[in-house]
Amino acid sequence: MPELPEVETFRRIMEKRALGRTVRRVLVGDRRILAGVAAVRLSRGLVGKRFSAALRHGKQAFLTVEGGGAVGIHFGMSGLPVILEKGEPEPPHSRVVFRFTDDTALVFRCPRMFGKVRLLQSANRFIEQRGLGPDALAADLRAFRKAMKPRKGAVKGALLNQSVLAGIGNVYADEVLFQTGIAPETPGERLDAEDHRRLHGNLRRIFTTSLRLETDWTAVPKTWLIPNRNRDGSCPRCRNPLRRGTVTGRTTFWCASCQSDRSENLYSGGTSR
DNA sequence: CTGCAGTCCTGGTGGC
DNA sequence: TGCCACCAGGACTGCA
Repeated sequence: MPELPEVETFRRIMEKRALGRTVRRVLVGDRRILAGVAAVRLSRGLVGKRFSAALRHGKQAFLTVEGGGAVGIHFGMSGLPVILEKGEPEPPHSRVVFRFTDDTALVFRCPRMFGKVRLLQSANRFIEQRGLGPDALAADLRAFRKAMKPRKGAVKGALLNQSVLAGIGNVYADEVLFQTGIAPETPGERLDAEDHRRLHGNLRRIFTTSLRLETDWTAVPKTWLIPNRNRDGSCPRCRNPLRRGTVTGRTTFWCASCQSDRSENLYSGGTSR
């Protein structure tokens, strides 16, 4: 499930292996993966040109094309980039293949077809048109607080909303709420400045740790929620069974004893962490 | 404006 | 063991 750290890892792979090579041909294995561009136009826009930069904003990745334009890649829930060496066969579910003149290739694999490939005038214009919020990793505390400005709905909904902050998905939303001790359904307006400060700090730490581990979920600390988010999983802090339910339409794991909905703050100070 | 349910799609899994 | 219904996930659409 590519969220911000996974997409940043993908960006680095593409940066290392897709830049500076000339596109020889573009093969579209399934045109449903294309958004707003026909296969022919995508091909005509790229053949003979090189990718000049690999960018990322939230969960969106972009390969800028020399001479103007960019390819936008959204990985959906199962997408990933695969680099093919010369002579290496295409893996299953190769939806778009960017074949270079040196016979290596960049493949967009996307088994579950939730991803999208676009041909854009510019990455920044796309980000603006989509109304994407600030990148969740790049945002400083000031930008984070501004984005999370008091909202009535569940705090998890705000974290998942890409127009509030770009890059947080279901798994990391649960993780940051767990580590901050905030229940996922807590109304945003109930959070105070200290909650925001801790959410922001924890989010940055979680993302940078995940990046350092190259997003290998088997290697994340046992004290995190991620290794325990399964049926009959238990809280790594208090060992109580984790709750599993639906918040803003998404499967959610949380610990009822370690995560507070902040309502008791109204009449008892200092009990929550 | 805001939040939320429904929808897309397919591989993996739970349950029988 | 084999089969199948069901579920997950991100983001868009449409509704209240």
